[in-house]
Amino acid sequence: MLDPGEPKFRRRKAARPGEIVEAALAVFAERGFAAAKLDDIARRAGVSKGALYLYFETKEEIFRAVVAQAIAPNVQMIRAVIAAHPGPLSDLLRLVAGRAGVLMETLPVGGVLKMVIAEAGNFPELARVWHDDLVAHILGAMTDAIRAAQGRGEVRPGDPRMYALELIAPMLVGVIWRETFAPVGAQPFDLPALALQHAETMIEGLKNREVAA
Amino acid sequence: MLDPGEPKFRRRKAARPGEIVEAALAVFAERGFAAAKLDDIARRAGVSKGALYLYFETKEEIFRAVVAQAIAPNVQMIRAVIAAHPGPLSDLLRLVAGRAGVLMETLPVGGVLKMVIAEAGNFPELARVWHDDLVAHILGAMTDAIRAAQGRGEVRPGDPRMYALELIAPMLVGVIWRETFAPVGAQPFDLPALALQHAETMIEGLKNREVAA
DNA sequence: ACGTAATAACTGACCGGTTAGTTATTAATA
DNA sequence: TATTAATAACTAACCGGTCAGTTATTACGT
Repeated sequence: MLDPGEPKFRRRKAARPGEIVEAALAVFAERGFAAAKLDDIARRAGVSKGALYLYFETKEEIFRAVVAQAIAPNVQMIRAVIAAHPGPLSDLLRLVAGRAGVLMETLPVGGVLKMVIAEAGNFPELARVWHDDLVAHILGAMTDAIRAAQGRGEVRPGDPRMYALELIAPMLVGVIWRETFAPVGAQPFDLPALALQHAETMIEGLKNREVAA
Repeated sequence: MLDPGEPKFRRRKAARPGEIVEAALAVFAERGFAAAKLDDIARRAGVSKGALYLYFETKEEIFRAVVAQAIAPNVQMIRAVIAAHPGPLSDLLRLVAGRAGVLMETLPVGGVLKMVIAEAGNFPELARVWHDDLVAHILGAMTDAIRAAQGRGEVRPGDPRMYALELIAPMLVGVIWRETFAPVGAQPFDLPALALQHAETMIEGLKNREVAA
């Protein structure tokens, strides 16, 4: 069973934090903060529980690191959206839908979103960071784009912030669905396809059909 | 401090279970299952912790009762939708949007939805019940209505189940938003107004504009 | 009506299992 | 060999669940 020539552990100071955060994401997403056991996180990361405390002060700090890491790469994407071209809104929506569809497949947004929703009551300042640094940016950028399109007469009247929510909501529900209901037998949704179909629905739904004054 | 004429408790066997479930909903929704303390639930319900065990076997059973109770009244509404009139889809959507908007304001769907999402990993059979008895009904009824409308040529081609998700997603995100981000300072959404605006958006977005063959 | 015995709703101190966090020790590497 | 990453045994607090005792309420006898 054990190869005596093989050391029973390796010293890999640099790699540990990332591995721990990755393992913690999986366990927190599956169990929630309170029900997640440090022993489970440690085992999954391939270390002992004590080793966690070489890199993090508390369980809560590990949790914060998980959420923070999940925000970081996404901020890039938002910048791209904000710096978006001033072309017609329909082009922008199709572009964003294409990007978002694959991003949702790739990144672990579902698990992290689930965590943030679940623990907002216990870690309100964490929900605040997630909102201020990520959600509000996305929603704000969308709102601005829609308002601009309304100014150009492309989009009919209506609350642009609500329109923005209508735009992104199916993607959010889609990833939540994947985490929550698909594992218990519910038919899953093809997220990229959903993103594209919804983009077309919204393009038609937002179109201003009044004759220009 | 204490009025000696006032008894320190009253015997109210019939009222207790409902009060306990109501208190438990509040605590579970705020803290999640694992982090919720029975002492807190008991205090909020105005009883001692021991009294909880006169009416429920375990913490988990209280949790199940909370979720079950939240499903029951809603099933009625879905029946109404399923038995829906065969008129044009736009009428149905406006009707449902009106109902849904006020229901979301009234019922504690946000808290329960949050709980189900958060604890799906720990109580998968509970997520299954929630899905099978509630979510699948709503989505299925919507899907049927849309497919029928496509058959009549009212709605353009596209996956009807995805269209159904596009329809209900903003409401779900709206209630989650209220539970998660509004408490930390995010600007809330007017859910009835959102429902109505989204209904109009989708009516336009789904409309079949091809000339009939 | 009144007193009192019987019932059962309810309390709150307690117990034990679980788990976050600590530390004495071991072993990999430079 | 010195350094320190990593382990594993340990501690202590917390909390779900229990139960012996208390008190509100009811039933019954006079």
